[in-house]
Amino acid sequence: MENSFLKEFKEREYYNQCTNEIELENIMGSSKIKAYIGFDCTAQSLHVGSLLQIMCLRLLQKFGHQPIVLLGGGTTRIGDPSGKEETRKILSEKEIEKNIKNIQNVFKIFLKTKNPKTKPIFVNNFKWLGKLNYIRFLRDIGKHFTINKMLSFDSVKLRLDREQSLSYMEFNYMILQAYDFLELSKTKKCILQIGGSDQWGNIINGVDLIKRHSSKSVYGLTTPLITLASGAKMGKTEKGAIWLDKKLLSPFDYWQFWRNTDDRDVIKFLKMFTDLDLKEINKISNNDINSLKIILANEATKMLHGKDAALRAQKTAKNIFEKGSIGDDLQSVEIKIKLIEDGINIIDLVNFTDLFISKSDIRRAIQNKGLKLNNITINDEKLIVSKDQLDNKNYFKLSHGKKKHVLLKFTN
RNA sequence: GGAGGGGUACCAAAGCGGUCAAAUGGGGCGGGCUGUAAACCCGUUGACUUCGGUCUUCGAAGGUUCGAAUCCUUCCCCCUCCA
Repeated sequence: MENSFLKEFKEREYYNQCTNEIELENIMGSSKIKAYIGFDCTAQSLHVGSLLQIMCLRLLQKFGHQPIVLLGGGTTRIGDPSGKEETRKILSEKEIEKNIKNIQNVFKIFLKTKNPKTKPIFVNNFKWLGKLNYIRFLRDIGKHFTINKMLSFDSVKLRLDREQSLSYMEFNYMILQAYDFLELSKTKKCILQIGGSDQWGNIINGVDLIKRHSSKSVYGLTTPLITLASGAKMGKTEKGAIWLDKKLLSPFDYWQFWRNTDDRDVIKFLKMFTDLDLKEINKISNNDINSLKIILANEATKMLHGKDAALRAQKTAKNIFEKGSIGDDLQSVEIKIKLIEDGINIIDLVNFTDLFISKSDIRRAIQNKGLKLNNITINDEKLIVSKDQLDNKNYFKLSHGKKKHVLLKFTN
């Protein structure tokens, strides 16, 4: 059986729904198409929650199709109500522009940019949405939408059912997204929109609009909402977002994120978030679970931060967890040696790091036996740390719990 | 526009003059057990502290009181029903 985009899309568990699978399969089998995914620019960068979408774009490239990355400079000014219980805060135009630049860089890492036939096309919908003429828009586009139908969409219904307000502005979001698709179908010959399952409503609106407006057939394809075995949503760890940006999350922490995957999710994630061949994954699927997690962490980190960073992270992890020592990938903080010459209170010392948010927080950790200095649990919050406790390498290792470590390096 | 209900910590939700830094649940963090997993058990969850306390917090601003999250006034926001 011949491999195809959709086939692999399904095998990697990216598939949720498609507006017309058979037709789409035929078209994608016989020609190279352009497909788009829209990304919200509310945050300063993307996090793991968008990774599945990015993987979809990579898969398109793998089969010779061309991805269009739509950065929602216009729609971010409105805010998508899908899956949101509350109105989002509205960002300033400057912030949005800054976010767009940053986010674009993420794609430049994940996607291949050399081949002119498959390199990503970046578009910003503010370019056309910003110019819309209200009256003309209502006549050309608005007439294709009925309120009756719009009210039936989950994104709207959910808000209404929950007795939460939905502004007229947000209510229009789906029309704008439909319009985006229409615009891309006209100007770029884009025939497919991919998105998360929460985008289904918005996507079929676009498909419908294009059918009515230009009598053309285009397609929609959605990915499932990844729920972790624990029931939590992917990427929304309470520890903070798992950013796809080394300025916001170090390669080591990114590696750790994957290394700490729930047992039950490992195989799924190998399929979803690595480039490993499916046969290969099958073959190793009965291997020791922890070695699989390491493979997952390495592969995922490699893709974003490069092979060296992945190996460095692995080595550091090994040092910390298996040997209790340190690794060069650990976050470090430089401190003037003068500060500890006369001895310094442990709390003040720890306060130089961002391991804790407040001194109370540090005190609490000490009470709970959660703070270690060079692997020794601190029991006394009045402990004075001094220079002669330094080893010959001039650093301390501070640990909060088992997983968070920081090096304090002393300099002149 | 009219009538009613409501805004409490990360979230949900009690409290309705002092004993309230605020019950309870969830989440977070830490400890134990383990495999850097899950489940489970325990602790902790405003800030500062010379560990005696001190300061800030219950939509916002004023007021009553020895004392307010709790009572009064004004304002802002949300919801329901009616128009």
